[in-house]
This record gives sequence, C-alpha cells and structure tokens, in this order.
Amino acid sequence: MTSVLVIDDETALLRALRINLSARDYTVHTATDGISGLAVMARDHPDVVIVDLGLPDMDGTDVIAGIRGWSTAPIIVLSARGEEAQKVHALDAGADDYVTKPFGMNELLARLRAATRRIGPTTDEPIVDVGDFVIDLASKRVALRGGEPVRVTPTEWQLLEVLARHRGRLVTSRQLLQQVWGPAYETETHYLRVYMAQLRRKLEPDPARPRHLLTEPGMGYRLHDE
Amino acid sequence: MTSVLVIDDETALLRALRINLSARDYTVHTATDGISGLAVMARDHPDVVIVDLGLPDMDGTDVIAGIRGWSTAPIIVLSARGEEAQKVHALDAGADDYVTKPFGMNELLARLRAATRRIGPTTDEPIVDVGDFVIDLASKRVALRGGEPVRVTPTEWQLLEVLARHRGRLVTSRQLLQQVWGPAYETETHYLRVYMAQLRRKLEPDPARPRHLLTEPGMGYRLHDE
DNA sequence: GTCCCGCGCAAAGAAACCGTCAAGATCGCG
DNA sequence: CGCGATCTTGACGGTTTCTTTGCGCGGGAC
Repeated sequence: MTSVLVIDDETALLRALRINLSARDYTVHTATDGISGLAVMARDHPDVVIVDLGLPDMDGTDVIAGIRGWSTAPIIVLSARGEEAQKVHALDAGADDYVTKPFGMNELLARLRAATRRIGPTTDEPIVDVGDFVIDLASKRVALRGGEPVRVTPTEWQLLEVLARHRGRLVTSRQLLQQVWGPAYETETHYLRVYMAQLRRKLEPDPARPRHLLTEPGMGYRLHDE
Repeated sequence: MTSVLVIDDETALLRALRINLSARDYTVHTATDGISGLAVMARDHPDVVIVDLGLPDMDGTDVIAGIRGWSTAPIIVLSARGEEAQKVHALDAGADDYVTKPFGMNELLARLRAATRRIGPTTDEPIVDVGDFVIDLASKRVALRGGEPVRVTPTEWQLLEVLARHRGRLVTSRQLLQQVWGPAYETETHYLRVYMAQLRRKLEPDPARPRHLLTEPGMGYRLHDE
C-alpha cells in the first residue's frame, strides 16, 4: 500500500485530502508545519509527499531541499500563488510537480497516480502461488510447483486469470462466462465444464479430485490457494 | 546530452521550443503529427517527450499510450484546454506532467529539468542476453553468442526491440503490431508471422524449433531468455 | 426406488491460427 | 534511371484451438 505525507497548514484542506486519500487506500500521514513535516518524513518514510509552499514556519523550498537531501520520494507542491518564478524555484529545488490552488481533487489524485507510477511496480502482486502451481499474471505464464511450465490456450488462460484475480473467492458461472466469452454467452455453462476440465487435467495433481480449481455446485468456481 | 522530442502542429511554438531548448544544450527532435511522432520516438529514442494533445491526426492520449507501450521516457503534455477530465485522462494514460497553454517558457523548462532529473540514476540494463544471442538496445545491435554481429532490417529491429523490452513476458499480437506498424495495423497478424520467421532464421540456432522467439498460439509472442 | 438436473469426461468436425515460400511493390541510393 | 534491399501481399499445408455433441455418474427431490 502506498503511503502519502501531506504537509499543509490549512486544516480544511488537510481533512479533505485525508478523506479522499484514505478512501482510495492510501495510508495518510499529515503535518501542519515544515519542522514537524520533516520529522514525520524521517520517521515514517512515506512513498510520496504533498507539500504546501505557504507554511508558517519555513519557506517551502527549504522543506523540499530538506527532503531531497536524503530522499528521492516524489514531491508534489501545492501553492496559492502561481507566479512562474516561484514554480521554477520549487521545481529546481527538487519538486516533481507543482499544482496551483484552487485545484480539482481529481487532478491532484491523477498527478499522485502519475508520481507513484514512476517509483516502480509497488502496485500489484502479479504472481499467484496456490501451492501446486504458480500463475504469473504479468508474464501470462503458468508453471507447476517444480517449475515446469504448462502450456495453456488463450481461453484457458483467460479463465484462469479471472479466477486468479479473485483468488480464494467464489466466482459465479455468469461472471466467468461474461468475462471470458462475452455477455452473450452468459448461459453457456457447458463451456465452463469443458475448459475447467482441461485446466484441471493440466494443473491439478489429481484431476479427478481437484484441490484448487474447485466447483461450487450451482454457484460457480473458486481458485483455492493453499 | 539530453535529447527531447517535441510533437506539436503549431510551427510557431515548435520553433520557439527548438530555439530555447537548443540554447540550453538539449538535442531537439520534432514532429508535427502523432504518426510521425511515434516513428521518431521509435527511431531516435529521445530521453523526454513533449506532446501537444491537439494533434491533427491522432488523439493525444493514443500517442501517449503508443509511447508507454514500450518506453518509460517522461512525457510532458501541452494542451490548450485545461479541463480536469482531460488532465486526468492524459495523466492516467501515462503522461508525467500536464501544462496548460499559454505557459511560461521558464516554467516548461523547469518542468523539463524536473522530468530529466528523475531519469538520471536509472539502472536500466540496455543489454539483453538470451543465451544464443545478445541484444544491445542502446546501440541497436544484435550479435550471436560468438560475437558475430547480425544484420537486421529496421522493421525486424523494432519487433525485436519490443520483445526485448518485455523480456520473458508475453506480448500480444496486437501490442506488437501497434508498436511496430502503428495502431491501424492491429489486425495484420500476417506481418508478424513473416517477420518472426525472418528473425528466427537469423538468430535461432534451429529456426524450425525456436528456443527464444517463442509463439504462444492465439496470444502472441515471447522472448525467452536464458 | 426412480427421475432429473448439474457436472465431469471424451472425442470429432469446424474454424482459426501459424509457418513457409515466393512473387510483386516500394523505397533509398548512386 | 537502374539496382539492391526492404517491405507488402498472396497462396497453401499443417497444426492448434474452439465449438458442439453424446454419454455416464451422482446427489437431491419426490
């Protein structure tokens, strides 16, 4: 999970950001002045920093420089003043982005996504290990426990991918058919049986008694990880 | 020296940027539409891209997506329209920054510095060694294991490069066609077969039974290393 | 106990896909 | 303008994959 440090002395804005960021599964740290902002930065090592230039105790660029002294975490600057010289100053001090108030929350969130995207694939866990076989979602590959790769057809892979993305949870037949074959095939439950059998034959140690590609009678299927 | 690609159909702006960037020791490439922009991008591999959203031939976000398919170079978007939805759209497509016209040249230059500063300490491995041959992405060269260089045509190279940048991961036919031939060729899968055969003839020890340029039937191709 | 529906299994024809060869078409260069 | 290299396009056979069909099993309803 990505953590964000917000340094701003406007408590209203601080609260708005806390609500919006928390709702999107960011961990939020806050500070209302430069000194404590730097302290929180040093203590919690957030992944991204959002800092207001108009802090009561320090000049904003000094805060940026203080962070840049030892951290390369992306810094997004907020400012009520949009003068070009100030933007240049802040960016050259080490800021990654500069947003002028008033700004739209969606824009800030998009810029935040752009900043976090750069710091690498901290995003998802693209490998699902269920015990007897391993699904690599990024590479689109499946391998048995021993490491031996397994060839799966496009349809088999799509089916497996949907199940893997819902690992452990039940996926209804309708959901699977809709995702793999399209909305028009919602009732063709027979396809599921055929392809599920093929996947089991390729992946399960004992296809007749599946341990991971489980049937939930009358409901759907579930990828059980061990 | 840092190289910048500017994609914009306003020749006045293009000239202004060329002058300003050249004066600051950037190498400047230019293009006036999306298609040629992507072509220059693929050919010259600039370090940073500045792209106008209002291009005559393509939607700006498609240009961004086309670049993001295989490159992580920073992208700065220019736009006459400053609507929030458009900003969000462009940033989520892969842009790093969004500047609304009219903008100050100093601000743009500062944002450019911020963008290039980030790619400074990149740990990119520009050489891909798959065992039987070696791909040098920086100097655009391929050589067999023995060191003997292999001549590849421009199209062959582009194809190989996309695969190399996704080394080990599956790349769908659509992705390859879009990157190499352009978005209009997404369905011409025949090209892939012809060129993949040529690459295999040149690079694989046994072209009939490829060990690295692998086909994933119905899905795409994969460059298998080691 | 019997019926019936959902499920697993196997297999075969149809359709889509892939590799290969080779003949135009096009481009760049001298 | 001519030439070679490169890119496009077409045809064909072999293979993989998808769809469809049929059959048997087993559990729950009655």
